[in-house]
Amino acid sequence: MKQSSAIHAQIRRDIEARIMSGEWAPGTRIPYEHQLMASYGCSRMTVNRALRALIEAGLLESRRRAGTFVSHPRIHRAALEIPDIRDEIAAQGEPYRLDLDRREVRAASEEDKRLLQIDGGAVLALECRHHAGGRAYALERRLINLSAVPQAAEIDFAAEPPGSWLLAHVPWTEAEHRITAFNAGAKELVALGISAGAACMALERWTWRGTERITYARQVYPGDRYALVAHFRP
Amino acid sequence: MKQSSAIHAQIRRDIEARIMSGEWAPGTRIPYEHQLMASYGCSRMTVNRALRALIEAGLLESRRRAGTFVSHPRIHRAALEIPDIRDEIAAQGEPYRLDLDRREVRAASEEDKRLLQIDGGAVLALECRHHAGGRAYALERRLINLSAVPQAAEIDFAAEPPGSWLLAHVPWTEAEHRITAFNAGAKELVALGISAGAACMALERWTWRGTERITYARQVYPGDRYALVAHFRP
DNA sequence: GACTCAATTATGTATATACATTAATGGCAG
DNA sequence: CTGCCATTAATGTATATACATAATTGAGTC
Repeated sequence: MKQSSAIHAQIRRDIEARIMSGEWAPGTRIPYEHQLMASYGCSRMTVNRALRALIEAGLLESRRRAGTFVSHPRIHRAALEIPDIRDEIAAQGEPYRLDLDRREVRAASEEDKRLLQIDGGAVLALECRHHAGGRAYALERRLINLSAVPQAAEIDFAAEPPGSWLLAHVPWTEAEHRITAFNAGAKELVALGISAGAACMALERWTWRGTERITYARQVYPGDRYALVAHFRP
Repeated sequence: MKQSSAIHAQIRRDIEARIMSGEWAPGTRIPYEHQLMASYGCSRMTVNRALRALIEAGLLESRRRAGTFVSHPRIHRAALEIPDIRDEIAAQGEPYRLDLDRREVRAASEEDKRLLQIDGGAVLALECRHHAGGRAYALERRLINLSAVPQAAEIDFAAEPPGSWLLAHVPWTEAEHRITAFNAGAKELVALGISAGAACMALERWTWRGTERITYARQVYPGDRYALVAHFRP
């Protein structure tokens, strides 16, 4: 593991280590910039750069005239990995199969308008199931905004999962995910082969380019076969 | 909404806006620092500061001699914010109440050893319920490794939620979260006042300091009242 | 004691400058 | 054409300096 030998990076690591070890607890005032400057034998700009990075990362807070303090952490931020379903199944060594149950180009319905935040225009609505080794893995319902991605109308989504195609071909700038739990209804019962009322996890995703919504997806997983895992981000 | 009028912040906002609008697509080379410097009439240090912030945020990448480029976004990582439950309820304007149902200091059981990855020693086991406005919000079961956090034995967890106390007093270096859906059993039925078999979301969290596990928590939320939200690129 | 206001002090921003580092480029030799 | 190498142009880091800004402090006043 190679780490930068820049002075500002060293100062940053040192302060981070002192906070992580508990030596500088939340609320502690850390040394003033001019003190760090003296102890590292560098300029205040260099110290300031290290501190600013830690402030942006949320580890420190500063108040003019008073000094710089270790933050009281209020939120736990974690990196959630949301893999491409096909890749995820392949990574488990299972054969992947896709069933396209429905494909429809239509004028946006009221619900489509709400989910894609559009006033009208055409949407591509898809329903498909992802299988791992012959067993239903996930149920997916997807809307694609055809005014944002007209070329999607030409794609054969029975051959390539819509999520994989979009990821590879459509640039996007922002996404929001929503994770909920709910009891399986008739649809999930049939599509996933689970018992009525079984707990399922729903992962909804909205994807933007700029202010325009590109696609909405809702993926449903059987609760007893799926877990989302997130790691703390330092 | 107050925003900084500093030059570096303005440059940053302008570049961010161009990326978000799609004007500068992933892979595009943005103007060289000396060009931005000329067009904003400021020094290169100021431009550099703005760019560095965007690089750290993952929006830009730079290569010496070649220039600075808009990043290709990586889909599979979203930032999941897991707030302190007490703060979250307070933020919704609801009064918060905590019920401590069980508190026990004991020698680690086999399950405790597995969850905390310890060979023995004492653990503090807690069970509590978080209420928002008189309504059950979440059920929490928690184990604290007393060899890592001995002072936890002295704390009155009927007054302060264990998660809040730990967050404020114990520094950690790593955490892992696991999100699952399951059908409510007798315990959830009684504790959360939901019907039998209702879908619930379970959020499990393991927290480390260095290689030592500090605590394990399992929080259960009624599926119909709770959603976890994750953003890509704030 | 309570209030006012100016001095003090630490952080916040910006600049001009310098040199280091890296890699694209183009010329030269084979 | 190919491979090597010096040039060059971009970013990366660091410095000394300057002034702005905000909040604490403390002196002076009522």
